[in-house]
Amino acid sequence: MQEELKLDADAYLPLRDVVFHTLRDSILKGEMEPGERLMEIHLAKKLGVSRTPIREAIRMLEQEGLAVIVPRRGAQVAKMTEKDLQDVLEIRDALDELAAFSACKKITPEAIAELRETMTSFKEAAERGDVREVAMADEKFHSIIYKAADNPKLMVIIQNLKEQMYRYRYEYVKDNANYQRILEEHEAIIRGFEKKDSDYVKKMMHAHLENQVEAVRDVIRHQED
Amino acid sequence: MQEELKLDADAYLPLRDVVFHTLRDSILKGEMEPGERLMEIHLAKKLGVSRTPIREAIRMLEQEGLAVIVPRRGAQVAKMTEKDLQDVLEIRDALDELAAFSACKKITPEAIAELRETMTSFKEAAERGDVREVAMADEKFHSIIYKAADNPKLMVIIQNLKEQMYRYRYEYVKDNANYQRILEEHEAIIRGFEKKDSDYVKKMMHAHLENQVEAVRDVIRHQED
DNA sequence: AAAATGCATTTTGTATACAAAAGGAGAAAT
DNA sequence: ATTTCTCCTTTTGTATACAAAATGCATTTT
Repeated sequence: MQEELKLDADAYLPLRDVVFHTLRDSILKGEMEPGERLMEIHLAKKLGVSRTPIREAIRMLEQEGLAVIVPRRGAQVAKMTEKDLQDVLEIRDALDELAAFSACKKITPEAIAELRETMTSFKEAAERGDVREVAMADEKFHSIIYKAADNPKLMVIIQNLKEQMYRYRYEYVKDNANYQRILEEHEAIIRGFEKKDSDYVKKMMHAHLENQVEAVRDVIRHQED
Repeated sequence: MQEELKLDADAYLPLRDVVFHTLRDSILKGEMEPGERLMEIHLAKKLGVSRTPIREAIRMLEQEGLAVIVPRRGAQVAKMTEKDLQDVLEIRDALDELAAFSACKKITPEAIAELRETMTSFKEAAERGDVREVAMADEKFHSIIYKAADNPKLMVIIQNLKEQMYRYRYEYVKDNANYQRILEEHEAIIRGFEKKDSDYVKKMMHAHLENQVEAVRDVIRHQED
């Protein structure tokens, strides 16, 4: 009558998803350059699968904005101009404000405590100079807010927008000159949540992103194609 | 030395795109019900193509949020709960505000004139009782604003969000009780553009969507699955 | 030398084949 | 009567084959 099955069932992922994640990571990490061609047979050989899952993964990448497909000519890693980046950031700004606003109304004391914890992680990682860890803590901070906003579709869209500028944003977090400021901004946002002052939170969130905007803009201006 | 070629070149579309548009239209028009299965061989036979383009089109539909894929079990037309709809509308609201705000700064007198023209079309179609035409005029009105905002990525996202609630929105436009109000709201928005009062435009845009929200919510509440 | 042409190669688009998993109907067991 | 099991059918996942288009390069033409 027992069921010891079910344990690690669902260890299955279609190859298209494996390929999709692999390529996505490569692109986001910058291992594949913007403009680089995504050739099916080449990728198929490299990843040891047939063209079918590659093709499907590329379609998925296209819809995420990470690849651009020209019929009969194949796909390439999406390039981003400064204007593109600006457009994305404008949208992120609007949606981050929405997320902050919604979160402010719905956030629980537990979630606020979690926010404080990530700030500790952030500080510690910053002192150790662990860039990867710092980035993760920052990521965590924001994802707690998005989760508190309780709007899954919003989360997906924001996630998607983040991905489109991930390469550039990474440079920002790497620069420890920004750590102190980021911490202060996070602190301010938390205070806003505690006071349930949604206008204040919106304003802080906006300022928080604004600083990234400047830094990221520098980065992209340097590596302009 | 002349080139009379080039005329209607590019009449080519990959089958996956044809299939994608076909299925998308069916879904948006409500010919395919939410929850209805998207079976590859069945669709392939019906549309007279092989499974490959069908599969790719389904991947595209998934990323648009119009289909949901469960591995090893296939795809179905996405269902929408009232909560889902509310979430989408919340996002649309934020992005419409952004669009209105950006457009207010950048819109040209020509575009404003175009807005007025669509209002005339709207009125005429409304008097004739031509629902289809009314919907198109309303569509046009908003797309002029989106275009004026000069942010292609924003346009894509909004378009996508609209698609997700198209089925429900249609019912709204069909109800001519709303025509007068829609016209007044459009009028107000135009005045805001003329005065370059972006705060006012934002507010009007918000109110404009809010009315749809109510109506659409009624619709979905009736056909709850 | 520059432009146009033709050909070979590469690459994508589409169809099809085969394997593996899921789903369902009916028989067998409790 | 309900559950379990088995087998068959349906459907998806993946690989591969073939056709058609694009690309690059050498050759020809002007």
